[in-house]
Amino acid sequence: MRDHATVKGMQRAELARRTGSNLETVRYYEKVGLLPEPPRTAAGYRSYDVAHERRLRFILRARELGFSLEEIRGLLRLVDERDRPCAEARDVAAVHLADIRAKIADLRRMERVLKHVVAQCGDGTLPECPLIETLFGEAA
Amino acid sequence: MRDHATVKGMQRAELARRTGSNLETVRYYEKVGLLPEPPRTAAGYRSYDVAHERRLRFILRARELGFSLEEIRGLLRLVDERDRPCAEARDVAAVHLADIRAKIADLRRMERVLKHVVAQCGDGTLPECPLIETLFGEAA
DNA sequence: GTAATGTCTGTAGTCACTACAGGGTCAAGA
DNA sequence: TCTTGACCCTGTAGTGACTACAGACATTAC
Repeated sequence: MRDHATVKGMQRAELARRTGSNLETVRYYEKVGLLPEPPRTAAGYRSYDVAHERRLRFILRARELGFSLEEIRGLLRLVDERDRPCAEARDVAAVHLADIRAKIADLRRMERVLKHVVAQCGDGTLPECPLIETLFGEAA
Repeated sequence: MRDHATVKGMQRAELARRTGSNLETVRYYEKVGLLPEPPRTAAGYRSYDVAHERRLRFILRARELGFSLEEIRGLLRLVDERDRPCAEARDVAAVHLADIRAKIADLRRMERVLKHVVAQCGDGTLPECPLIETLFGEAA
């Protein structure tokens, strides 16, 4: 412990391990400005504290819920700058929820068609493959 | 019509218009080898025929069903090289169907959590925003 | 003749990472 | 003291599937 800046700090690998995230991802979030740059030791090593860890967990949980980094940036700004950000945060989530529902609807359409086509293919011994015919649009 | 290569050929813009695809996308598919390079007029303009259009439609339909370009490349190879590709094509589709079902499951998890959180936020006048607390993991 | 439109090429940007290459630093063991 | 191996640093390039643009050439209409 040769530098007082290292007091209670953890390095990038430990932060990544504790949060279950990839080491490089942490640096990436720093680069794009979602995580603040941590103080450095004399040798230039990053030294994180619990506030960094908390913020990183926020980002990771939001990613698990499918928020884009831009949406997360907006949510973090609400956290940082506002007293009562609940209405704005809820709106961000509501828009995102609508996006997700639209994606689910798209995927369900795909699922329905594929399920039907795979069933038509059966054991795969047909001379004209229903999947391929469907894609060519000749037996849609 | 100064060049016999243009006989019955259409240009890129017309192909894109007829298939509802983006002009640049056609060139991209050519670049990555999904569409064969069409013959050129004397001035170097691409000249497509109905076979190109048919193949492009195949690709576009497969994209609508969520197949990746690599999967599509595999399907097109089956079309080009095999007599009875149905079993192999069906397997590609079955794997893809499983992927789609996994994605739907992921999105439904997100949807469930978001729906719950947005409902908790209510009219957005709470002093502690349930969404933000959830993301910080303090009220999960 | 010229203006407007079309086409050509290659390159760079998008999103959210991930994976290097090529170096510096540090702690423990021989 | 030296070395070994594990860690850390930076910047850059790659992923997938496009999309957009710059700068040049061709064609068409008037």
